[in-house]
Amino acid sequence: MSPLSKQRLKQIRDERREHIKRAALVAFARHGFTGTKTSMIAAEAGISEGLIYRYYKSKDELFTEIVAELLGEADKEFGQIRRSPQEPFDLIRTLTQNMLDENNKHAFRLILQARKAEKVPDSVRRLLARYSEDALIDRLVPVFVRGQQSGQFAQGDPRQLLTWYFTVVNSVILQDLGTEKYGLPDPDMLMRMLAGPSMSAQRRELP
Amino acid sequence: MSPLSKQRLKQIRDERREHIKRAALVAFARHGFTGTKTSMIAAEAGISEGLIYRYYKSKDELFTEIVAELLGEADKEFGQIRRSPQEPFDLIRTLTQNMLDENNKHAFRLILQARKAEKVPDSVRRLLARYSEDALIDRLVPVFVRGQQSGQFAQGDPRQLLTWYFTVVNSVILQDLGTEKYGLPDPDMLMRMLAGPSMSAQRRELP
Amino acid sequence: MSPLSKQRLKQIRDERREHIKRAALVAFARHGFTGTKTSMIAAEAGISEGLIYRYYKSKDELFTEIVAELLGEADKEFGQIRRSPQEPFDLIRTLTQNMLDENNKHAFRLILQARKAEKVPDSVRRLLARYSEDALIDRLVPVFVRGQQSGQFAQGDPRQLLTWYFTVVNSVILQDLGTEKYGLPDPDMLMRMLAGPSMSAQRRELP
Amino acid sequence: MSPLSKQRLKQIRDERREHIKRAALVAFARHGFTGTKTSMIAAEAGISEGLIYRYYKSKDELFTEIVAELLGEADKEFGQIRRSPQEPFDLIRTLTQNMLDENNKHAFRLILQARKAEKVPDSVRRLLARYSEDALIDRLVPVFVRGQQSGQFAQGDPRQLLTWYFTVVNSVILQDLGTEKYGLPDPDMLMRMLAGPSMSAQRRELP
DNA sequence: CATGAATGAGAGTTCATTCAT
DNA sequence: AATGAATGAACTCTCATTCAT
Repeated sequence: MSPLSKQRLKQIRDERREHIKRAALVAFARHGFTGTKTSMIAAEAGISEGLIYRYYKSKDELFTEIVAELLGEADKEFGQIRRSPQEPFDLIRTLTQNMLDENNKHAFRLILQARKAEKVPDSVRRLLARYSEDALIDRLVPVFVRGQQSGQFAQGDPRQLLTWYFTVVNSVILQDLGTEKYGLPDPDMLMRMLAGPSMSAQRRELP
Repeated sequence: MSPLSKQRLKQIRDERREHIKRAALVAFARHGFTGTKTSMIAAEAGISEGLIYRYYKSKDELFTEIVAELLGEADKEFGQIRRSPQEPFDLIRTLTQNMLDENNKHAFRLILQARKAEKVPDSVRRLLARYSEDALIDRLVPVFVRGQQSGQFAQGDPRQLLTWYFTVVNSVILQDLGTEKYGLPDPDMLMRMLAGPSMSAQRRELP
Repeated sequence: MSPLSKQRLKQIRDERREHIKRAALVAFARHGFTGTKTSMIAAEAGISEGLIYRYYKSKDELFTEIVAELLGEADKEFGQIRRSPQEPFDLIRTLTQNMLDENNKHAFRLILQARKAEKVPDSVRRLLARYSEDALIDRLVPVFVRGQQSGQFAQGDPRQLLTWYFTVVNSVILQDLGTEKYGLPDPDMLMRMLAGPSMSAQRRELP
Repeated sequence: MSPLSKQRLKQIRDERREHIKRAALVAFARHGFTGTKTSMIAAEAGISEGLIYRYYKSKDELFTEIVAELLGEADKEFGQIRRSPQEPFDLIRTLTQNMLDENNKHAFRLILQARKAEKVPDSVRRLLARYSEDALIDRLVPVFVRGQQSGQFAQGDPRQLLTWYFTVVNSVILQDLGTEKYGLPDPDMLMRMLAGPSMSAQRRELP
């Protein structure tokens, strides 16, 4: 009866689901959770509004799934970076660059939007609590301390410096107003907030 | 005749108007324009929803008046700072501190929200265009160049550095992600992004 | 204690009540029942909105009282006209003129507005049913028949002709758009709808 | 792909739109613009309130479209009548009859309501200004003068007579006070207001 | 008694979600 | 499975009526 195998059907379904998720990701990153209307997602995906509901029970579920996935990826990727043999300063610089990178911006923006928004599904709130910003910091502290010892980073409470630094980076991503003319701030400029005496050379010149 | 004198009545009216404006300011700063429901403003002010409309014709008008007032104040205050006899570095530091100050945070947040939001009243859009971010930068460039000459600021395109710097500061205010534990980033840390060689001493120690 | 006698107080109260009623009459005649906001009545009377409710329980009651009074007056006045020794044609002409007269227009308009409106208090609906248009017609039929016999009025079913005629006159009053340039239609022109052969002379010339 | 063809879907949409427009026409004609609540239109059309807004952006737009359409039709129809080879008297009689016709009554009522109402959308106000009552009169004056020369119409200022006459006709339509028993006044009766000496024969008998 | 501030029910409108096709 | 029409709850705003002063 069915001209397509069960398996093939499932594959099509999965692809469609993925397609919708991708479209929603773009929309949510751009307009936030409440700012994104289901009509926008449908338009972005090139499908009808109703169809979304064959793949996701609700806008909430769709958003939750996206957030969960992004958090998972970020976690994995961060693990890789941390294990790389780079110098502490370069490691954080790479991380910063990654976050500001055009390709990942959508993802980071979406997560940060979610963190900040008032009206997100409870399920999302729980996820964010689990993968809190603090977890990232925790894992960077040892690296940072090593950097301080070698003079790459400025002195001071490592946890505080890192927290502040990522507050700034996150804010910049979320903001994304980056003026048309100059774009987003340069990672090197941002890193100057953390740089210690042995980085002075670098510090002398800016773009 | 009148149970309350005309004058006293007007005073009560003015107070009430101010009270509503203040409540709205808080709500708008927290949730943005569309995110703020009139019911929230009413709740914040401890009054009925309908009453708002005896003092303001519409949510739009209320928002517009607040934005206009804040822009006016910011403009005036900035004028004062600029005329002060401080060193360039200190001047921008003071400005930064002002912006991050607990008392002004609401105000700046609200303005920045408005700048970024997709759906703000046209009247507000016009106001913001008039007091653009660029205007602030324009007026700071001469100061900044003087600072560069005396080695207080890093070398580089002054307009670009300032634009990036305020992008960062604005973003931080707007996000208000400041962690409970450490609060908003320290102005001194932020200033390190701009600091030049003669500021090295200051740079060695951070909180 | 009271410097004014009970009686004087009552008189003031009555005057005030009358004053409000008069203001309301003007407003209702101009804008209809639903179209008249209590604020308009207050403004017209030069008093506060709240004060209306010291004299009338509700907008409904105020409207009802006005309608009742006007219907009573109209009835009385009509009785007088009918008893006058005029010729049938002149009698109806006088009646028409009275209705279109600048001084009475408000009153007639208000009544007709009420008759036509969808959303009038039930009490008013009952009053209007009692003093129906038919009652006026009933009492004019004998006069009209006399006029037909003497050739002053056109032949035809007297009740039908009169009903139609007053439909027209009422409509004109209610309308009141009367073009700025020419004002309301001339009673003589309207009377031509009823005029019979013996009125031909009159008919030849119009304004 | 699509369960219904694009074309069929468009047809359904158009029918629904027409259906809503028709329901709104009836409601607006009966209660005027402000007097008509969207809930009434929905009830009249047998649909939910929200659905109206999938077909029309606002109550204003819906009303404007109806007015524009009716004015267009009236204009076209009037053009036809005027070009017909009828005698002047018959021409105006036909016009009158058309206006009072049961089928067109809704349309004329709606237009006249709009003309008179205080609070109509600006777009409607502009439309009405363009198709003003005066324009109709202007085009009838030459016909009327011919009728006067042949004795079909009474003597007098043609513009004034026509203006008054249509004030009356319009008022009658607008009021719709037509008693249940006798209905709206007969066009022949109304025409007697204009009739000249050569029409005496006709005038002798009325219904 | 008189004021005008305050309330709350209902209006027009938007949008996530359901449903007939 | 896919569409887009349809619903209804929630939002902004208006206004008759009440209430503190």
